[in-house]
Amino acid sequence: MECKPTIEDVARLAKVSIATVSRVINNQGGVRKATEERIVNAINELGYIRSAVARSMKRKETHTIGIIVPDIKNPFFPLVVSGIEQKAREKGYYTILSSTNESPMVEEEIVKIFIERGVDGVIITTANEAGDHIKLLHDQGIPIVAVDRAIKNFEVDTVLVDNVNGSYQAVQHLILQGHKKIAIICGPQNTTPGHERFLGYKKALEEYNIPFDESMVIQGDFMEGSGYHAAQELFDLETRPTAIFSSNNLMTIGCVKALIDLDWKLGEEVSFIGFDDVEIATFIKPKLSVVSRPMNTLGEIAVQLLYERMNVKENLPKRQYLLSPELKIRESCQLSKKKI
Amino acid sequence: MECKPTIEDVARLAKVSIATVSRVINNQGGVRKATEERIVNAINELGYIRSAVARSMKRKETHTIGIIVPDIKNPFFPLVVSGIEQKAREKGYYTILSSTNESPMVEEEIVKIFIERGVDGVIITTANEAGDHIKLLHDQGIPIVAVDRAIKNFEVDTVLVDNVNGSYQAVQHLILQGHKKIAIICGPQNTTPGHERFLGYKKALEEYNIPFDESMVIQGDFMEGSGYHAAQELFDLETRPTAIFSSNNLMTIGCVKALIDLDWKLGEEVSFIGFDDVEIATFIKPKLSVVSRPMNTLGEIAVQLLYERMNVKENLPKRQYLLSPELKIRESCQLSKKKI
DNA sequence: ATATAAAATCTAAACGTTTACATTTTTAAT
DNA sequence: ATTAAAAATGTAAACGTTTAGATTTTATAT
Repeated sequence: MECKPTIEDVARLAKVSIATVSRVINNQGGVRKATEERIVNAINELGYIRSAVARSMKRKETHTIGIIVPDIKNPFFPLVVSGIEQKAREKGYYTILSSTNESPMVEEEIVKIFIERGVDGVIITTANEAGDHIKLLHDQGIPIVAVDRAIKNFEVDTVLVDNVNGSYQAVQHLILQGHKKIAIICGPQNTTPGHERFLGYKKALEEYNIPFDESMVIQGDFMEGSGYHAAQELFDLETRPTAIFSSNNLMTIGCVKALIDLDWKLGEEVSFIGFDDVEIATFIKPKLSVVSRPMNTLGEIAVQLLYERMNVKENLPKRQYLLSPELKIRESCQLSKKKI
Repeated sequence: MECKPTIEDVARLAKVSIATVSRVINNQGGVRKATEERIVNAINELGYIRSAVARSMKRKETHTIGIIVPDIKNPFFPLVVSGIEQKAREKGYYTILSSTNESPMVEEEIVKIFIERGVDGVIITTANEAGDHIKLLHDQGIPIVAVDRAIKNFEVDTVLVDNVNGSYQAVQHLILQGHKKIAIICGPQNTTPGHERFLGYKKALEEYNIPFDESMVIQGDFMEGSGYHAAQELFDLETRPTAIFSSNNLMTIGCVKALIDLDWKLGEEVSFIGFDDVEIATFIKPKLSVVSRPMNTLGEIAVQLLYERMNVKENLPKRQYLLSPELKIRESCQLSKKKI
């Protein structure tokens, strides 16, 4: 309706100067009890709410964290974001979120707008790990924390999941069940997660002296469709794999859909482990075994790192967290029929 | 690093006044070609980025939309939010998101902070439909759009899904397949969606002269656990229902889990339709029939309404959208065995 | 060349805070 | 009662924009 009351209105009503009002709304102390009371009353009477904009103007900080994710529709991210949001709010920060659709160009544009808006820090899962397109942030001295995907061309705090270890564990498990022909549905090899999960796969094979077979490696793009096609391809092979490892959640979904459509019996004819838990995992029969990442924790640690970086003046060294994923054994991997 | 360049630095370098610089960064025209060029060069040279904070200060608008949802982990909301976010960005607005965990108190607190931050508008799915706790927004003249849940105690634009119609269609479908003993797992009756979906159920029964049977009504709370228990309860009944209608996605998940655990054969012994599509719907055999809501559209329309409200000075009348859900017939409802 | 209108540019005041510093009031010590 | 020290309060200048309105420059008509 009418103009919102300002600190000045409060001051006038309480018959003090704005400085004193400012002191009480910021709990800085040094105000006589009686005066404070008068001010508080004035505030209530007027329904005064201080302007964060004006405050940011003076303080040069917005208490806002920018979040950039590549695809908010991927169920992985809402969980990370939820962790971030909650932890941030605890610490008095709010978040502004944008999804880039995996486009570095959109990302660059968003970075620009975040800077305009004066975010105090950014948590990002970048669409391009080189990171040159977001150098601007770094140049402005805005703290950055990279989540789930590293940034190559300059130093930032990073919180990653141990992808190599995660897929190693999964494949190891399959090997120990007697599988020899283990297929992998890969993610893009120019992304850290895609590459590292492939590395873990190879490492497990090597360690157990299973010969590496090119035909067991299908390239996917982390999207559902590619998981579906990959399964088809594997099904059409002369010698089919007895187990499949899928490198991410969406491809897992695609793959499982294909298995159903192909009537390729999950757990019986082909064992399966997927990277990342998915909602469907416990619905289908047999229940899917998965490598599960602590997404909430991922977000929380990101906030913690960012918080320190935003509030500590001294030059902190670059920090890198590596969270361990957890192998959740359910029912989708059985002992291989061909026992040795 | 060093202090960011301001409009003043640009002006100095381009040898003009700040007013002229302001004109060019806002494309207001009325600037000589040569001057503009000089200014643009200066901007690039300095890497100047205008401060949105200072701008908001003067303009008294932040181009920020606050979003309040009760539970960001419910897969329904990320989809709505995604629709909002995208449409908002198109229109030059950014969003700040908070999840309340269904707590009106948290909601009230968030509202306060949103006001502090000067959001231009709010899109909300409230935790308490009375809405008294968010009256503050209304008092400040901040436009509000209610999504999915109405607000009772004052007038706001609203975009809802036709719940009555949605559940009516679902139950009608079951009836037409010959079912007589149709159970409903209800949501909380003090929420609009919970109540309306129950209404649709009753309406269908009445219209087809099926006697209303109290034992077929189980109260749930829209959470997974209650869906699970509801199914158990129904299973334990002397005369079990031949069909179940679940009032939301989470309860659907719980219910289906129970059916599996109870070995109560979905589609054969008991037909099923759920309100809201769920990821698992097309995975389990038989595939789940559902009432599907257009969540992306829900978000987009909300932004459209809010946008108009924010930018039109005249008093717009209260507007109310009612989106029709769509019944997606898949495989989980079969003709009732007991034909008449 | 001059007068006038139009276009470009500038000046300065806001916007609502915070904060260093100055001033006044209170308290405590004599 | 006087004075010094401490505490409370006030003054005024930022912060980086936008924007009326004033002023200067340029273009146009005579």
